[in-house]
Amino acid sequence: MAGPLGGPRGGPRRRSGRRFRRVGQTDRAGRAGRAGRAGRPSRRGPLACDDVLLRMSTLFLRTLREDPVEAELPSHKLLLRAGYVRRVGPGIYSWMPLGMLAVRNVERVVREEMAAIGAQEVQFPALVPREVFERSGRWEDYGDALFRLKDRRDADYLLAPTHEELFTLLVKGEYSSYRDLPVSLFQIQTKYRDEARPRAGVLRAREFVMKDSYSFDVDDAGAERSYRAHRDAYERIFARLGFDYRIVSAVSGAMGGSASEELIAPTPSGEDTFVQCGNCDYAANAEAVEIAGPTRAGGDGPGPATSDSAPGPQRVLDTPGTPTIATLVERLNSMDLGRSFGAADTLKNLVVKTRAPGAADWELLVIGVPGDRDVDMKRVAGQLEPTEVAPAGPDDLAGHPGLVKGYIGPQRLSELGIRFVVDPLVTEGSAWVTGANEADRHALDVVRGRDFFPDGELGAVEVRDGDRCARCGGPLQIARGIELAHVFQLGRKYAEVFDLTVSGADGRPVTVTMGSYGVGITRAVAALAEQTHDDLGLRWPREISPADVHLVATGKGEEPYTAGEQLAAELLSAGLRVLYDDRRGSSAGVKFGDSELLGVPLIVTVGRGLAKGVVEVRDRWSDERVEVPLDGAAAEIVRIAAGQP
RNA sequence: CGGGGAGUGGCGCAGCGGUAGCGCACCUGCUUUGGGAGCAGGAGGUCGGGGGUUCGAAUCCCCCUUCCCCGACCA
Repeated sequence: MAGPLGGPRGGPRRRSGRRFRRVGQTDRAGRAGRAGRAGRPSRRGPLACDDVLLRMSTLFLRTLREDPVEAELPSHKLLLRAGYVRRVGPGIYSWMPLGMLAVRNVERVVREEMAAIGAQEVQFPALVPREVFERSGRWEDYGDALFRLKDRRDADYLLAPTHEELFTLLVKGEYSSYRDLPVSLFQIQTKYRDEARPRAGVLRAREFVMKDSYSFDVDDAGAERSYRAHRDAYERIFARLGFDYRIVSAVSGAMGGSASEELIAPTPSGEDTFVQCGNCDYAANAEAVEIAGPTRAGGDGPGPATSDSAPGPQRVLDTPGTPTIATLVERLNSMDLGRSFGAADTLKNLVVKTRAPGAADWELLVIGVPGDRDVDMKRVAGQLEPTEVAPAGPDDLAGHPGLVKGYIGPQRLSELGIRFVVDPLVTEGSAWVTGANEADRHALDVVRGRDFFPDGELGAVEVRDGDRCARCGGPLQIARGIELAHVFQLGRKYAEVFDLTVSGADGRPVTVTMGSYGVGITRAVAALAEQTHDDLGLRWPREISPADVHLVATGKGEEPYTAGEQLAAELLSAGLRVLYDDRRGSSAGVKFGDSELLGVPLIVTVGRGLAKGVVEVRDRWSDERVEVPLDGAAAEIVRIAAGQP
């Protein structure tokens, strides 16, 4: 497969014997092996169609002039129009040849970087017997998002949404000594999730390709090294693919575990909300964000409703018909109390119920937040994990006459034996208007630390643009993005469930600690399209592009085609991947339009310039065009291509 | 699951009681060849499904179903 430019096949040097491979050594050998002779990434992968000339005349491709109605996002429209994907059903897509090349390129980069940290590839079935998931509890826990099916004997199966169980079982079956560890395994496979609402084409599909890896270590220090190695590898992967990405703190969600970060591609159309500090480098998923307490009193900025003067004694007011913050504020302002009130002056108390793992019963929990704020249930759930949280319904409140919906206050909660926490925005000493725990009455000047004493603080408030960074106090900015990858320390959850232990140095069993690291492969293609497209079409960085050069032959007679044919051959033998538009029946306009749509980073036109003995070379990124003599064009094009991202 | 919208050739759409049409794409021929060509000819549709009303239904009524968008949800 190696071409003139490729040199030896990229990838890590093979070493004999597992014991020499160490996760965590991001060895230079692996990285160096990746580079081709010209200092460019090697394009010689076993899966890339590097050595064949892609001819538009025979390529299985039909571009669309109009946007399909099903598509909303630019990436979705363009991938359809450019003939990269076709929709088969909701959240189910076929990949056509050009799309496949892009997918394979992402996979190749991922494989190279995984190999570079010593991770080894495996393959698992997508079809998994129920028992496997029953043991981890996920047959139930995964809910409706799990595709379930039956075989002819009526036995239950599922289409795996991810493979923690199988990775764990596989290692358990093979390894039994601490000497075997660490080890990192990965797969690149199709996964299935019955999303409630698939959308945005391939970005959020029900069947998609994902690279998933798991690390297995004897101790936390090892787990930390494995985590670091994967995190570093991911940075290299997304940098090579040409992404603009951020690393943000995350909650590990249903997987459990501790350290957790996401790699996010910022884009306005992304469906993940994250937060970044305008001052320091703090960034977090909106659900995992930490917000500093308020730095000043009063006002409508982030801060409590404390008035500047010391609050007076608590007073109970008749406030009939004010079960909501809006109605309460209106009523207060019409009561001639000598001051005006805003939503931020009220304390809103939300009742939820929680259930500790293994517990049979739900327990009530009241969360107090400033009245102008909403509670972010995901954020709450993330902090309470693994305890479950759910909104309390009327049935849950039934046995508690002290909790009057719309008029709940924290004053008597401890007497009632109900747990109460506040958001840190409700500071010690701050005064609030809040429910009086009887219908149609509220209490004024209710002071934390005097009139009520929360059992603790819990960051519960929905983050808002301008909230203060918990690290440096700088202003937080909210942005949208697409989740590209997630790295987290799984800990011992699956190892315990499946009893994955190895003998320690002292001969006693040690439970293995795991890390989990995912990359959305097919999603990455769409996410990159979303980030890099322009008005004319797709625009790929070289690593992911189906070709290095899009060669267009156009003009009268045979000359452009014979010259094009020869140039294509030269470029190919110079090690470039060439998409050659040799269609005779298509007009120049069609060919140019397609060349812009398809997104290959370099467009070379063999046409009217032939009269002067030149071809036009156009950079799809900068739109810069230069004429180069046909004689020696291949070498010049190689040179230009090498300078591209 | 809640709200909104839509199912008519491959794609985008019109038609809204009287024998199914347009643009793009496709096929044949001639012309054309640096910005989505021209002329001529052609192929392709159980109008999402079922039931009803009617002399007659893509069109009106009922039921079902699918898809798209927003929200809820989502390693």
